[in-house]
Amino acid sequence: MAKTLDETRLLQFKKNLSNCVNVKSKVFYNKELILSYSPIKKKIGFITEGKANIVKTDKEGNTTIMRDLKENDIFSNLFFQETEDEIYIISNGETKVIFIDYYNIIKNCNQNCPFHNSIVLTLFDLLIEDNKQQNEKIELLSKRTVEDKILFFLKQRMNKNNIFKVTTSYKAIAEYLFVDRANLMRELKKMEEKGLIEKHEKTIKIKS
Amino acid sequence: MAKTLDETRLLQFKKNLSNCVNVKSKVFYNKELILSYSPIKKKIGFITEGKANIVKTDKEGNTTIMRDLKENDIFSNLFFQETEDEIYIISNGETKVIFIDYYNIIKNCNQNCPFHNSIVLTLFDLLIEDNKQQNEKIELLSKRTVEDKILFFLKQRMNKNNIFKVTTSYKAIAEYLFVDRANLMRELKKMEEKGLIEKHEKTIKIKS
DNA sequence: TAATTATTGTTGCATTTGCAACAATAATAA
DNA sequence: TTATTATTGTTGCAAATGCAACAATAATTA
Repeated sequence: MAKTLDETRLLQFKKNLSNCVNVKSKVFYNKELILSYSPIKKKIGFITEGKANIVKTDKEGNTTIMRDLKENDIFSNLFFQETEDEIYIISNGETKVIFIDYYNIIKNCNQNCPFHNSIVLTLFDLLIEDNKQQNEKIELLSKRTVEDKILFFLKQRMNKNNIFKVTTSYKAIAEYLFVDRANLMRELKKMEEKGLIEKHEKTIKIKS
Repeated sequence: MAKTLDETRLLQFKKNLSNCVNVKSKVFYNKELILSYSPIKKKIGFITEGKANIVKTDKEGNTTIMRDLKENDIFSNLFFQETEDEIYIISNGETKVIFIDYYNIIKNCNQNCPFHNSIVLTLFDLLIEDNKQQNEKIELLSKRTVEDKILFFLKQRMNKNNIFKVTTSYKAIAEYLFVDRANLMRELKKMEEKGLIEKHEKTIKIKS
């Protein structure tokens, strides 16, 4: 089956956006605030270049990375309910984002505009893609042990040669898995002793 | 701000569905299989009555409830990537579901059909709502301790009088929180001793 | 280059958690 | 009604996990 969201379609999407609704494109440098929860201005963001994180800070000040976002991912403050915790989207390196106004999508366009229909359908598929990623994260977090979490994480990201390279840091991976960094290192060592993986600094070979 | 998805709109949505795309409505009794992962037939389901669960079974046979679904929620096999685990949607009591064919939504309709546009926009908002619920679940699972998970869960579901009634079972709640049931009971007792809650069988009063 | 800051790798220890098991009660089916 | 099955409440115990702390590198900045 053909991939739903191929390059051609995404390129068309970006073109259509500027033809139809009011969009703003913006570049963010490392660790800049891209979007925060706001009950008034409902925006959808689309990452055209770079990476970002959905970050949550609770009232004790503990910060956790809720999601990793990359090129062609969407995000929105529409996706978050009001909560005690503060939720932000933060750039991770240089990141280029297109902002789309939610009301423009839903209302403020002639419904017969062919750009508009195409945009809504692409947004629909982008949302499905995001939904899929969230389910994967929930599946990951449903794993009972840290070892199971690590294995699930590695298998999802390894290449054809069963190799995963840590391009970020072990600290970031521990945050993503919601586990203690020291424990992550310990479990990786145990897994190596068990023969499940081979680890050489930032390169891991999965052997199961 | 007005609620995006009100009753009127959802009623209209159901009417439009039958006017535009091919839909099938079906009733399921308790614990029946509503949908399973299928790489061929991509369907979107919409619950008009009752409840359902997204359930995952891993290769060791451990079963976990990934999500709770209720009236007006949508689900789809589009939301799941192929994985070692098996993922199903199972009815929880008598449940009425409308099935919508994905390709009908995306392609097989005259794009100027006013029903179609309205349907896609409602599906879009339903997807956003689902996305929001998933983020809430991720936020819940990001909590470090079982106590934090319980408190977050209770505060989200308590009524104006800070009371939460267990309508399902403690077993089901433990599954939803991905924690051991015995430990859930133990933590609830500790929380009562600390004065955080008051528990009388299936009624919990949150005091913080 | 030197100084500063961040990451990695490691360990001991206390705490949390899951598992197993069981009795008591409640709910359901025969 | 009685038998059967499911849920609740509880505990001991072993295992998993997080926390704190530290040295050794690596990366970044002045």
